[in-house]
Amino acid sequence: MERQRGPMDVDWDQIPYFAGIDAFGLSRIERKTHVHTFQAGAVIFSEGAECAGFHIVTEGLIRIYRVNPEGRLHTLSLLRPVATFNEVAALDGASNPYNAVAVTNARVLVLSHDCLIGLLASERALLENYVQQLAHMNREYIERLEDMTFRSIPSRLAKLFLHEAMYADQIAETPTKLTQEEIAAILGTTREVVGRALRGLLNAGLLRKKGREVYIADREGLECLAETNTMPGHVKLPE
Amino acid sequence: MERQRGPMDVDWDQIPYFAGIDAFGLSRIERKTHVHTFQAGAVIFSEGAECAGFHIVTEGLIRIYRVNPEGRLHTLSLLRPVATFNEVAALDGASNPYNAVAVTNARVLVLSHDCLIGLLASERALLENYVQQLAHMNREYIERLEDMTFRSIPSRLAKLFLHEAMYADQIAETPTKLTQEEIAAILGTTREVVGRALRGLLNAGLLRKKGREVYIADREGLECLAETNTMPGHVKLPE
DNA sequence: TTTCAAATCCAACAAAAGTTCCAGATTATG
DNA sequence: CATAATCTGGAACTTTTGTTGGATTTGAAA
Repeated sequence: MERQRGPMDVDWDQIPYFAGIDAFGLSRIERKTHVHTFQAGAVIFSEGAECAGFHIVTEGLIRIYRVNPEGRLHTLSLLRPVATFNEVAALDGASNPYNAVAVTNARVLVLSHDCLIGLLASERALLENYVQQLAHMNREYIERLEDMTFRSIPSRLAKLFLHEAMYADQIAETPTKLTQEEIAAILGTTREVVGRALRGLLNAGLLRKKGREVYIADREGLECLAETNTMPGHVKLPE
Repeated sequence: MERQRGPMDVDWDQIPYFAGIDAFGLSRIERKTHVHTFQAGAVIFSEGAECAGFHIVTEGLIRIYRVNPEGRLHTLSLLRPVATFNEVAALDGASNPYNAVAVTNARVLVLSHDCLIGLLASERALLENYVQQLAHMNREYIERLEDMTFRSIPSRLAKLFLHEAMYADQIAETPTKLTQEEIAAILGTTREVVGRALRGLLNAGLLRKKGREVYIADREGLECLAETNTMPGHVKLPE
């Protein structure tokens, strides 16, 4: 982890937290950020550790995850530029709610808790954006909570392939490009189970394989599965 | 649902959203609220329906829940005075993220989305509290998400009995007073399964029954189960 | 008290998910 | 190109959870 050239290359307008802030305000914010770079595999911060501040991905791929007592992994997000993370700890200054690692070589901008508080005090628009964004995150978590409590794994898998709202926000990868292991971590299960579910969707005709690529063969069927949690009655047979 | 006498009897200081607001500010807020009363069983608002505004329970017990496609129920919260709900929709003005019903006869104060936005614009402290509270809710949802993805039902049950942080915030009832059906809705499972898990904890010696009451017999054991998701090795036999 | 609805207990079974294991296939990488 | 590492496919099995149904118990109302 090392300092680099100034973060002048960030498109601040793309980040909802900074919408509607004038050039002067943005430059004030910019001056408070620090650029950190990480090698592939490096830990950015850890769950429970002292607040690591507000992070903005400007390069590379970041995994946000938690680990359960048995060591199984739950990937909450896979983030690419431009996305933000650790917004909650940055705000309340308490410990980080999850782990973050660089999947590829990566660069992030970091704004410390103290700096953020200072900026929120002087930049009204930032505070207003923040509250809206937190509300939005809240909705996504409620949605995900329901998925985890109620949906079967084939259903969650279908939802991931449809890349619906929630996943599009949090998972910056198309499922085809993910390994079964990675999909398992996102869905909160194990590789084998994902393999089974995948086979299920394939020979139910909802997905199809062209060589190595998996693509959607029956979007409606997938949507049905994602919504109702049951296989659609009209299972299409391979012709 | 009908109007009643003024909501003068609310202790605003107990509500974190209104901390640090002066008497004048509070009276401005108070004047914008409307009192609604509901009979036991009445629907307060529904998931997906147009934003019902910011709610404060001042009397009775409120259930916050969602329903899955198969009709199973998930109770997100059971709230007693003084607690708030629907903070997210009240803020962003979009549809309610869950259902709310009065379990007993109940009274709530309601602040519409528009009023809230107006107040946030003029009451700096309210905006600052709001952002902190949303951050706090976010943490709770992350925690719950992990519980649902990783923890077994006996483990979740143990956690509920310990009435740990999260549940204490959201579930304003001691588990002893809840029916198995209600516990099932909180844990995201079915009555039968709760019954089985309860029996399991009983004859593992973690809980004990005195007539109808269930109480904690081995707090450490429960904590172990809640944290590690596995039964403690030193299972105590009934003497 | 009687009576009825709700809540509980329990067993047996079905389905889903997790686990273990191994054999191929694919891809990195020297 | 060879070889190792990773990824995939799939069978067999265990455990957990969900489902069904019937027998009791309980508590509130008549």
